Amino acid sequence: MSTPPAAASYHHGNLREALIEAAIDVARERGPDGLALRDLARRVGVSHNAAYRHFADRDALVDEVAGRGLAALTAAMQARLAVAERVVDPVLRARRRLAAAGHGYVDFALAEPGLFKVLFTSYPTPPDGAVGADGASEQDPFVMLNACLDDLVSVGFLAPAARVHAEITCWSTVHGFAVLHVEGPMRTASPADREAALVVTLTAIDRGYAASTGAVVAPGELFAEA
Amino acid sequence: MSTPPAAASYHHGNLREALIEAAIDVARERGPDGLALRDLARRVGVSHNAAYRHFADRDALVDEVAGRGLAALTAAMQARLAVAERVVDPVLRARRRLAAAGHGYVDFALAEPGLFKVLFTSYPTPPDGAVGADGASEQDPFVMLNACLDDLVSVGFLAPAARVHAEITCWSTVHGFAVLHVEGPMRTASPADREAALVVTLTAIDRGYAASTGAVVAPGELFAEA
DNA sequence: GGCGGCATGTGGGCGCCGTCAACATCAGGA
DNA sequence: TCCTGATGTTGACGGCGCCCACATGCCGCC
Repeated sequence: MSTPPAAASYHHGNLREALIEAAIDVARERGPDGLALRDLARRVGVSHNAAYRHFADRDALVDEVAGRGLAALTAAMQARLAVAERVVDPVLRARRRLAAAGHGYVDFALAEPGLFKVLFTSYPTPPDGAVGADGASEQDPFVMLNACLDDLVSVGFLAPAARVHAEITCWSTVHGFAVLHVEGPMRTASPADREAALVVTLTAIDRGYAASTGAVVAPGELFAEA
Repeated sequence: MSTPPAAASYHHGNLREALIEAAIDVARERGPDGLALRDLARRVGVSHNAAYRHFADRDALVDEVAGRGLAALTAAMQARLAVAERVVDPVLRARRRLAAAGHGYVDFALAEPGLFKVLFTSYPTPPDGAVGADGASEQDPFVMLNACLDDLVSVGFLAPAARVHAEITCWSTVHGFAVLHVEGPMRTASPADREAALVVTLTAIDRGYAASTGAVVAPGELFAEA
């Protein structure tokens, strides 16, 4: 349905992409450890070793899947962010955006545990320059997080002194939550418990930042309906 | 030096323990993916398959290593906790204890990344009853965390309402920090940066909890020297 | 229009791995 | 004394990643 030109001749015609798509399917249901070049070749109907014409080794294929996963993660975060964007009050909007970013992150991890795991077996291009300058694309979750935090500072909710390393604290919290619930000891928690715990966690971050400037927060406003 | 009775006869005499010790060595330097039954058997000087007399399969061996790793993690946390115990002021002591637990957790993850990874490929006995009752041993990190948080409530630093799901928030933050720095995108950070970010992170948790009761905190007191 | 080069796919092989089955060895109790 | 059960060995099967030599066929170039 989506393999445009190729038939079943000697040359596949679109092997690289076909392998990646098969790899994504497998990764979604089996996680990174289920990815095997030979198995993928079999699925695509090509002989083992054919994949080596398009990927240096297994890791290269996994990296490619991780890249697609990163794009999906970014999309999930942006979907949540878009909703928060509709809030009129600038301060509440900035707070909601940070919470939305975290919420989208965890949503993705729970909805696509396989891809999420692949993503962190080889996370692309470790962020080094802190706030990703022109080099890093705006599509990077880490860049999005930094933008949310900077926003929080500019609306006066987060003290500049508390901004230091805040991206690490936030990312750690949300990532830890995701990992513990996806593959860790909390993986058996009920969805309701998970959601409740996530709300508490995101609220705790918000409240901690409010304390940095003495901003007043009303209970529940961070997660009031749209 | 530590193989007590056995010589080099047909029966090893202490194979199970020897395999576990070898597995721990390998896990420390290669992580969970480096653990192979055949390789361990070779190291111990025994034939492949001999391990199957003592472990149902590879996972059973990994579980055993995870158990030892858990004990080591607990020890690292208790070492840090012991220092905090010396503080006289009950409120500050309780706050220091929570920070110490987190600090010990991250210390262990960074000092023993291999064991830490093994630990979370098969974390023993997912905590279900929240605050581990009589069944769970006091040696469990999760139980220790809950004890610290309960303590924080009883000294009036943490509001009872904010106690709900606090163990998940704390664990998430500290675990996420560890994972991101051990095998994640922050793995290239310098030790100094890591330590600074960890202090910021643990301080943020402390400050957030202070806000729950309106407790006053002096800057720096959480990490003042002993 | 024919031809040669180069990207692409094939088949075989090597050494790992986990696991199963059959056999060998040995210690200790009936 | 002998036999039984725990422990260790040998051999095999299929799957894996990766390296090799070889086959195929599309492309442009003369």
